[in-house]
Amino acid sequence: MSTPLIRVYNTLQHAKVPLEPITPGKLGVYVCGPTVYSYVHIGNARTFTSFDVIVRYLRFRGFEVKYVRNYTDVDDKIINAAKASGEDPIALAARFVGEFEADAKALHLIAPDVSPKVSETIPEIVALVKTLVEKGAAYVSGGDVYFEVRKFPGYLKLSGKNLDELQAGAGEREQKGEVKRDPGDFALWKGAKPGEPSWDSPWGKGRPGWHIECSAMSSKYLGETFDLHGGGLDLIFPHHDNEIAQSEAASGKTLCHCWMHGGFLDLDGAKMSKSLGNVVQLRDAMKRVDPEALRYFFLGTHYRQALAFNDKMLADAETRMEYFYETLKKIDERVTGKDFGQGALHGDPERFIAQFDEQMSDDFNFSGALGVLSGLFAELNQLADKPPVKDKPMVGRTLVALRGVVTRLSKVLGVFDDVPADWLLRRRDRQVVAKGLDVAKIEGLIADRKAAREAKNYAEGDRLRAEAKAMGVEFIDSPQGTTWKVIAELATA
RNA sequence: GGCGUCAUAGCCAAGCGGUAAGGCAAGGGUCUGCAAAACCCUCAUUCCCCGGUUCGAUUCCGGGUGACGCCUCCA
Repeated sequence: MSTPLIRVYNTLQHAKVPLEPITPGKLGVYVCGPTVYSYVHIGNARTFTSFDVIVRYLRFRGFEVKYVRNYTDVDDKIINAAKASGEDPIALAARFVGEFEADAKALHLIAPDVSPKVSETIPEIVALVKTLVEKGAAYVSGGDVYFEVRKFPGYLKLSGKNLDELQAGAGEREQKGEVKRDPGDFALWKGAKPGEPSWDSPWGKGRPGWHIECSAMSSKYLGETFDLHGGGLDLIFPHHDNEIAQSEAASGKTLCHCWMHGGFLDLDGAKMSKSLGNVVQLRDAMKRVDPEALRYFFLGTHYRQALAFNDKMLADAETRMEYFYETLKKIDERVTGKDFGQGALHGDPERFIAQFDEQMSDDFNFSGALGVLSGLFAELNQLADKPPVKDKPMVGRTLVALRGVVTRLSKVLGVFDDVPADWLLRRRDRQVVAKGLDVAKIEGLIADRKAAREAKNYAEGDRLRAEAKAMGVEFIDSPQGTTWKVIAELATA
């Protein structure tokens, strides 16, 4: 089978470029992780899911990926949150690392190979700052150390901004003070203030500035130059520009070959932000919608594109997940424990893998890949319910092969990787709770209807069906008896 | 003001020069005592507008219009 060349959109070049690993067969990937001062919101979750699928796909393609995603656990926001709650900043950060990991697991995010923390990287950060000072790229001022942006020739090459125009627009915010030589200079190291976490350094007690931690952690685990660096779109400036400046001024080498940025999740036509008060936490979203459905929703739009978050889309995603799982349940019942012998297949199940590859290799075209999935599941259903050929063993063999394809793709997407019957039941349980349904009553209706139908009293049977429907419950008749499901509707918060 | 992204059917969404994937919704059908699920069929002569390049443009270029983002913490 042909394996298409992977092309990735590189923010640095504003173009899709062929992925050329520094070391053949291997890839170093760094993704800017959460600042752990609160629970993650669904916007974070979208970005992390995007890179989760990207790393899974890269591995699917046979690359040995070293995946690093950090925790920023020393930061102004954490200190402020700790002040507000009266907690120790380090302890608060540690607590939210734990909460993040729980959320990440629930969302089916694979664990990175390394999840470094700022608090555990202080010696490397101090060494890096020291190097920058020694090379004349940074200077000490009071107890602080600043990076001197005017001395770094390629500054702002990622964002394409202009330093002078930037400062012209900054107005009152960044006046030239006593401490900084230039308003654009940024802190590598901040002198300690009372009540803040601090560490010893050649410049006295203090803590790292923003930006520097990622430079230190990426070089520690991936080397001075690595393949892919990811993060949200908002990190381009200043965070990634500053990372490039610090790292490249220190090493004299290119920090990263390819910079990838994920698009935002919008709520009510605007970016989610604290100031607008429209933040939805991931864990709250996962109470309302199945985590896999949430992943599927994220994957419905290309990772660089804005995605509007709303209840209708979420409900659609869950309905779609139900279709996938109903199909898989049916196939599994049809196929498990049976021997269909050896021989030819109907059609070519592997073509779906090729089509999937074609989409994903083109800058990870998630929605294109999902389109391929539709064809796969349609074929599965068609073969199971209306087989176009009479050769039953052949149909069985093809079903088995197709099911195998589904499994392989589900490992990349991180959806419908559960036991179908379990997933379906779990979803129904959640719907029952959300709607406050009385299961005993539903089963009572089913029993009454069974009796009515056995007495050929179909009018009564239909009346009972209608009664259930009024409650939001659908009866499903089959030769094995009557089961039921909750009519799709998103659970309210 | 500077930088950047985007504009495709009722809705969501691919498409990257060769004549519009996929999903939801809707309508019709098969199946069913009635349903549900599944399957089949229908559903954009057209891709915000105006120019240009080309044999050919939704796709490239120029100019509009509109939306969003970054420039302050942010995934």
